[in-house]
Amino acid sequence: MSLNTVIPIPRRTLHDELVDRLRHMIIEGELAPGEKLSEKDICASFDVSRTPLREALKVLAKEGLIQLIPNRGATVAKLTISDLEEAFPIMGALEAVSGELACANITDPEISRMERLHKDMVDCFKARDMSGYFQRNELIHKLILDAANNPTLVEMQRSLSGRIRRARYMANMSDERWAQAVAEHEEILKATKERNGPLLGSLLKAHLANKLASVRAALAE
Amino acid sequence: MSLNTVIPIPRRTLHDELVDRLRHMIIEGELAPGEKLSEKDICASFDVSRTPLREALKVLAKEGLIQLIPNRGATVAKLTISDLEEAFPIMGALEAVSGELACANITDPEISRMERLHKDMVDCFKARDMSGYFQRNELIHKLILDAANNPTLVEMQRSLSGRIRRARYMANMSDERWAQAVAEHEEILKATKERNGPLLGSLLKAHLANKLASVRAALAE
DNA sequence: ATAATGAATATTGTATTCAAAATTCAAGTC
DNA sequence: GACTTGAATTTTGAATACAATATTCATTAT
Repeated sequence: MSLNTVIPIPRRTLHDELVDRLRHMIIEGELAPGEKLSEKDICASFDVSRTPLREALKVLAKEGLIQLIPNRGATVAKLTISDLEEAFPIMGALEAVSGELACANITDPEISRMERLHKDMVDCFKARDMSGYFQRNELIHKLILDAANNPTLVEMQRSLSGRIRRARYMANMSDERWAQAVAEHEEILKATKERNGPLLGSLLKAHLANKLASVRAALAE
Repeated sequence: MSLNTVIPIPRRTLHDELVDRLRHMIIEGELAPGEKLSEKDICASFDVSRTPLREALKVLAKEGLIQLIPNRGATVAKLTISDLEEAFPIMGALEAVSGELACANITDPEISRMERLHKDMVDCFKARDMSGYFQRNELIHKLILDAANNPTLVEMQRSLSGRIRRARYMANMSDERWAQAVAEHEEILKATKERNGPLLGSLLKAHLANKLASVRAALAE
């Protein structure tokens, strides 16, 4: 083993670690929306002092996952319908650029990988394996995003989707909508293979708009 | 004076104040890109302890204005050409959505205000008053953004433009480009008055793409 | 003279302490 | 009994103290 290939000993700061763990807990719903985050309690459970915790809370507040009110502490951000209505057009816009940029940069191997993922995803749909479907779905969108080759875009997309990811259980997808989503993905794959940026961009944008419409409809009941 | 209309006594926390001041100093170039930010020195000049400062630094890092390396402190983020190339397409996408949304929501008084600002801006152009021009220009874009009625969008736009605002002195606008920008703004005003969302969106996007092209050209020299 | 080593120093990361504000709660008033 | 009022408690904000890491610099060996 050469010294060049040695992996540095991973050492993280407590505040970084806290950001990751708390973010995960919020996105996975372990910390409920609206829940009060007592500094004392969190410090006790993680066995850290308030200093690194408070630094972590500032970061999470910037990501929109918690709300900080001066002298009154932190609460997990609530996710209202209007939050979703705000976020979706922005997500759509970001997806649209990522699609346009991706077409300019995507490699043949990446397209092959996308085809494989797409096939798997369709199989999951046919087998009504929702969890497997979501997994492939996310990977496809991630692949497009990465192909766009724009770290800032990745970061913004990650931050925004983190906020609204918690909504994924708010409305169950209808079978009809599911089929529609799969059909849209066929188009998305096709546009990618043709490297048609503007088309892919508008497809992704429409895809997301439809998703919002279905969430809205499901919530209206 | 009724008790309902009383404005609360403004009390800010030190870290919030520090975020604002440091952000301002970075954007205005008082803190140079790449400059090392010594905690000790900053604490001394603001006469605060390291605790609120460190909280502020975490926030500024999230905004992309500084770079934090564990155990090695903070430096003012450098602004490379590739940062601009990354940021501009995203800015364009955000402008495009804000244009679309604005058309759906903008009121007649707001349009009147936009017309006035536009007129002033053209006058500044004719008088070759660059600073006055920029000021009106920013107000027009801010007006569109506010009319979109989407706080999340405002926040993201603000954060992203903060990063690249420092570049405004990197390349001086050519007279030709300036005239072109004014012409584009005529179209933008027109589309707004017609409340043609998709058109306004694409105009704003193109406007920004042209801006990047001119910056890129100026820097190539 | 240059490079390597380790002690001295400085800087960052974390914990603790102190101060200020908000919350709780019991006593008192209507 | 419901509503104030203010003391006691809790919680948050900021400063200080301590620990760990990085940097500097003088010493030593080559």
